[in-house]
Amino acid sequence: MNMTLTPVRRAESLRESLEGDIATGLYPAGTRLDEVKLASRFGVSRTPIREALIELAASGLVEIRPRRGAFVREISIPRLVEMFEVMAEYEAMCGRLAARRITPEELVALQTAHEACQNAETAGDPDGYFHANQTFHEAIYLASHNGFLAEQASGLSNRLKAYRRLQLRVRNRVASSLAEHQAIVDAIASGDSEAAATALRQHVLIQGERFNDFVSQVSRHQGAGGSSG
Amino acid sequence: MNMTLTPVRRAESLRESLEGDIATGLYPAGTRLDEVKLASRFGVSRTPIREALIELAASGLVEIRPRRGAFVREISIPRLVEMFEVMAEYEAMCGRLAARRITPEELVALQTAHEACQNAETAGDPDGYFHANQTFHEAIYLASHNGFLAEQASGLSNRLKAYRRLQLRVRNRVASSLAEHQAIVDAIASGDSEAAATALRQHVLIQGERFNDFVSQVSRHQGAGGSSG
DNA sequence: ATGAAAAATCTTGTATACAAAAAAGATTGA
DNA sequence: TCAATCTTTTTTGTATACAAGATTTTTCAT
Repeated sequence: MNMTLTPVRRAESLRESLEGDIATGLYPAGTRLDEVKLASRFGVSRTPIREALIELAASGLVEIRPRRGAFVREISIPRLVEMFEVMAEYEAMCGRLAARRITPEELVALQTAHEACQNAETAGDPDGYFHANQTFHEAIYLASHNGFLAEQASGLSNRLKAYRRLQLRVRNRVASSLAEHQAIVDAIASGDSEAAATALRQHVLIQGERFNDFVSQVSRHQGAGGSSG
Repeated sequence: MNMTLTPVRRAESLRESLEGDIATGLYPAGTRLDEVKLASRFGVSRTPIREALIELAASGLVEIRPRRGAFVREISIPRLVEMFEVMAEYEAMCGRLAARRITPEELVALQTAHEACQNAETAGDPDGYFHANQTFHEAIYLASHNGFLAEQASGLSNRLKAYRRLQLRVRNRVASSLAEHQAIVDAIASGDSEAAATALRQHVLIQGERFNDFVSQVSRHQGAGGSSG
């Protein structure tokens, strides 16, 4: 039942499919994405595939090496740390602005999302939690009332999705994550922009040993080699 | 004398050309970019043109409306304010990290860039100042030792380039800009990360009446209509 | 058996061809 | 004269064709 209102280039939906396939690990980092194979897999010609790959390259998910093809980008651990460092700052900035600018309706949406997270946790539903968590953070992006910032934050969050999933596997992460959410909601609701910024920054950074746990998870997932810069 | 070391897809150099043509105003905001015309202008087929347009769309410079073509994106004033708000935060973050992580060599590079700015100002060379200023900020991005952040900052700075040029036309802007640079260098050199962050944030934000001057410049430049969201 | 050089194959990058959607223009009825 | 509909033209989106650069395989000399 496809009721698309705006027409979409085929290449664009292909991009989404490929994005998903990369995120789920169907095409792990380093994989060469053969245009002809992808074309036959999706039942289209090479043209829309190429266009999708170019979009993916622009968003940083794949790397196009001229005359040699598109490869799923290897993200080294240091690079990942850098990306999380920036993500933390996006979140902090969204929180700082949201504390000052959030509307009553947006605050309700944020609280609802927070409750959904709590429900998923009591229900012991990790996938549900993951999804609700995403909604929670999106609510903050929107409440920043800076559309450009919201786009950047969503974009990077999306690129880090696969790794955030791993992050939640760290022991007790979900429980402490919920406590942090509560502090964030409180800070935003009371209009304390600096508290909101700090809480969100820390929430993303996962400082101390937690972070090491996380890194070791990623290492195991990627295989030993720290590899490319 | 083209001594390109890495091969480049034709589409990629086309993207750079078009980027320049948009920045210089050859194709002003709202212009429809006709694939066939561009193809004949550059003496290539539509294929590489399309690929270049897709890249430009990904970077946000143009908008592709399915089945109706590519248009140079209109950036509304509110949107521009949002982008500067994010730019300010990128700079602040780079400064905060640079104050902690800068190497002696990088500090020398930063001071050299600062002097180049001063020389351009005494020489009364606005273009020279513009360029030296860019070098100065790039030096800070690099000194952050966060390659991902540096890429984001460079990218956005590049997208805002045309508007920053306008910004400098505001009366006395260059002089006060230089004073701010000095404060930034001092903060970074002394390792005061919060001072560096604050100085850089303010440097970009151009608060108070300065900002209104700037906005009115932009309005005049774009024509009256505040237009699209 | 090993390594270098040459040939064959594969793959990308670009050009061209064609179908379908939009836009522009012509035609008809009021 | 104006509006609505039909027709023509333009333009995008996708498929296919082809050339040149990679890659792999084969061949040959040591």
